[in-house]
Amino acid sequence: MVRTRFAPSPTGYLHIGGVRTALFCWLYAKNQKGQFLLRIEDTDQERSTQESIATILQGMEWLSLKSDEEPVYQSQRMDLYQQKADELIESNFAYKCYCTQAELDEMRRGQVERGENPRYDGRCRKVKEPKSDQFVVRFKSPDKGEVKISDHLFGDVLVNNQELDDFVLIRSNGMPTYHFVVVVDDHDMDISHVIRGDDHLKNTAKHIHLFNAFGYQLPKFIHLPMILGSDGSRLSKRHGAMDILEYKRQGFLPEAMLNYLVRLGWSSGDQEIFTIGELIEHFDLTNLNKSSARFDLEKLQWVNQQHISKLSNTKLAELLMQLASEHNIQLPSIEKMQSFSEAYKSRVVSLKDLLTYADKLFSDNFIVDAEAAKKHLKSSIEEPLKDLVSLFEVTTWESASIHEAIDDTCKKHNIGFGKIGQPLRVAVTGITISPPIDITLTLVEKELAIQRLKSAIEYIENR
RNA sequence: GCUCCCUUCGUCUAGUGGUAAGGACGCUGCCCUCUCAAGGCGGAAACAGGGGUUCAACUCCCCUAGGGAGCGCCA
Repeated sequence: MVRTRFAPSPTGYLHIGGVRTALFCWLYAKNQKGQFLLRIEDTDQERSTQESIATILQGMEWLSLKSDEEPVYQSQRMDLYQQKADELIESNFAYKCYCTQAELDEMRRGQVERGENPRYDGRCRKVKEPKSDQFVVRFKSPDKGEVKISDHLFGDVLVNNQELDDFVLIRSNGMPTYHFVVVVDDHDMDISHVIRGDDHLKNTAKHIHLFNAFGYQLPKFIHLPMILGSDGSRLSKRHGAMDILEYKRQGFLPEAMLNYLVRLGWSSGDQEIFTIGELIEHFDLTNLNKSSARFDLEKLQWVNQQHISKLSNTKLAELLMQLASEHNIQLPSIEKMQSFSEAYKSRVVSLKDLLTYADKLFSDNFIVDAEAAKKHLKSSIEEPLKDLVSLFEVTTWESASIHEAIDDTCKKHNIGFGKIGQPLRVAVTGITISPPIDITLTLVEKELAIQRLKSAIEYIENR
């Protein structure tokens, strides 16, 4: 049984890099009919917060990356870690170290001065009698030979044991460290495939030593290349390293986020747009790319647009109503919003854009863009608009008959459809962009449309 | 500083010794058209550099450069 896990540390929010890792873990598990688990790595008391946990959980929920078991919180498993540490001391794979911070600093300074690698020199290995009740537990790392990390993606990577030092397993405050708990928990949780960022590739050497010390079987390791900012540097706040929920606020669809992210490092032929179902069906570990990818907002926007235009009008209207209430915007009935969605969905990149158009069109304090008015509401169009008003008053409010009314007016004044289309559009929508004008008009109530036309005529008369 | 990893159009990628180096985003030309999109059909655009190996290298090896990562009582 394939069991994967996503193990974020709650020291901040969930960002794109984390989501991509979680996604690959989740997809692989689902593809293999296995299980995906969530583990909160909150062993750093200083930096872990409840808010971070909450926001990470919300992000995962928004993306529908569900854990198949209750999330594991490392802070609640202290007994296990303590017991495992004792086991290692017992078997002589770990020892207590009484060095003070000052001593360690001193040691490192000397090493750096001599051009050596900063590493703990293992001086407490020999200490047999307790020196104080302040100590850390260190792993007795092999100081000869090398470790072979067999990574599914990167292949065999050899690490010289001399580069590794006796790293800390249990801090002086009794809390275990990452390298220790990751091994204990991955084994305890029966994780078959460890899928994580390649910033952990070299760390895996330490983990392998620990697995060996415990006599545990090694899981499969799959390290994923990192996602870089758009300028190729480490992902930071400036780039895509925002809270994933920020993308929700900006009107991105969760399935679009996932679709975009999956293509960073994975491909399936020439296919770009996938449904979640297709992703689960096609995802594998053999079509992974080894090089890091840059985050590209424009491609994300395109992917989002693709997913929006594939969404049903019912679903779109629902999402719009929801987003509107979050932004405190009043919208007409959900039925109306369905027609609106149909008309506008190919014109937007995000739900937020859609909402913006809806707000402009339906807002109680409707305003006509000044520049658009100046350019399109000219006296030459006054008469045709007046005729149109009279015609509209007796026209059935459907796109075909509306179109006919406009055509008739054009014929009467011997002008092209385009001559009246834009002024009409500006008068009724306030802007120069909208779906075909006859369809747009049906979205606005007949009376309201006529009212807006009349005030446009008034504007022309007064300019 | 030491060590490890990576390197195909601007970006995401396909490619696994013999290809006119394919697709997608973006850019761009045309078509469609009442605006803006969407859509359709085109275009420009890449094998980081240098050495090898080979009849033949984007594909294999080495070096250089650039980028990323690890070297914590962070994860």
